[in-house]
Amino acid sequence: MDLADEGGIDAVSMRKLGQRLGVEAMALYRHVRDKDDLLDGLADIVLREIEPPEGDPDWRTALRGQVLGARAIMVRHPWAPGLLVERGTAGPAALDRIEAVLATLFGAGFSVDLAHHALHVLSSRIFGFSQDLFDDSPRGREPGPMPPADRYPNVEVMARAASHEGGLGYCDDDVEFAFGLDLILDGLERLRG
Amino acid sequence: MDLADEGGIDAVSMRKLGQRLGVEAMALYRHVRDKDDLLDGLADIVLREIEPPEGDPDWRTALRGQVLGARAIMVRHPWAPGLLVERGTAGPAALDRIEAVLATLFGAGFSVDLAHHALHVLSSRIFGFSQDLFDDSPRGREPGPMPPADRYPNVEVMARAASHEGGLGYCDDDVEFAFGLDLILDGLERLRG
DNA sequence: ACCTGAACACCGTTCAAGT
DNA sequence: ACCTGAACACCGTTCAAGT
Repeated sequence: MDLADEGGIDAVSMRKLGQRLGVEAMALYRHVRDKDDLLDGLADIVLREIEPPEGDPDWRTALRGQVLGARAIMVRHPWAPGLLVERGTAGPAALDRIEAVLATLFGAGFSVDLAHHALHVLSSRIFGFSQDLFDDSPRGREPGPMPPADRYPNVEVMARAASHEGGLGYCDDDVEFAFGLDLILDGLERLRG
Repeated sequence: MDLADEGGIDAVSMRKLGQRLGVEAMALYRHVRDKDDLLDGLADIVLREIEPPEGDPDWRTALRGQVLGARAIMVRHPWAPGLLVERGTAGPAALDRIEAVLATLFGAGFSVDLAHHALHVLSSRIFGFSQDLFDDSPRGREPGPMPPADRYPNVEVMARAASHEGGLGYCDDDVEFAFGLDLILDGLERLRG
């Protein structure tokens, strides 16, 4: 995890890990079957950083808090979402999280059926990321060439609004994440009723 | 793309691509700056497979069709979602898609503000995948050890319902994908009004 | 202009050998 | 039980050299 935090997921190589541990890379094979095995373990460790909900809030508050907490972890470990996507979520830590979410949903009277749908639609959020694919705010990246306005008139309109102070000034990944989450929670609440 | 379809994204190496083209790997550097450059091109090519909407349907039908079409492409190229997540969506093909979605939304009277939120919340679906992280149906994978029922009672309940014929028998990735999409579209429709 | 050969610094993984 | 050294089959990328 230290290696990944410092240099991204590609910095996690058997050789570099061995070096960090003061050992030859080949020694690791005594403790881990493959690199796959090692990465499974890493994925599990990140998910364990997510803390269980405190107190006994209603289902919506509980779920919202869990998801937002999970997201905070992923922001701290930017390599984690990619790792989870690649490896799936069949490990014990992932199961623990799903169990907790289901307990919340069933406890709130969700049918098995609706809870199942909810799990699917929330899945990427439960694990803390929504794959916010399109890059708005140039956070850190080089500004890049503005797309030509004549080919992309509508993109241009939105980009202009976004850069305008006070217009879409609150364009912020956290805000967008919460917006999407609340949209889904609203929908689930309605279906439950 | 052929290499990726046949052997996954890891099969796309400069050396293997050279071999496929009857040329040494180093010759590729005359046509492409890096491997990064090559993968950017590959990402662009997949997105170009998505066909624009036909006719002039209402915004919801248009968007739904686009998203479902995009998803069909990703099912055909299972390596593509991972590639898109990793590389972002700043290429021209991605911009074309965003432009089309925005045109639909603005045409339907969405405010710049709401269209912007919609783009974020739909982003991963616009590009054809929702990162369905948790594995329900054991599609092809080894069944794996059933999680111990005492540790995961709620997971157990759901798994039992899912395997029960007729219960959650329709548990199907396509159905879940559409469920999530409709949930979001419902929400947007309400906010628009 | 386009391609090749040799080289460099990396990978994951094996296997026999050491203590 | 745990680790090492040498080896194998791979990577991406460079650079000078060929046609």
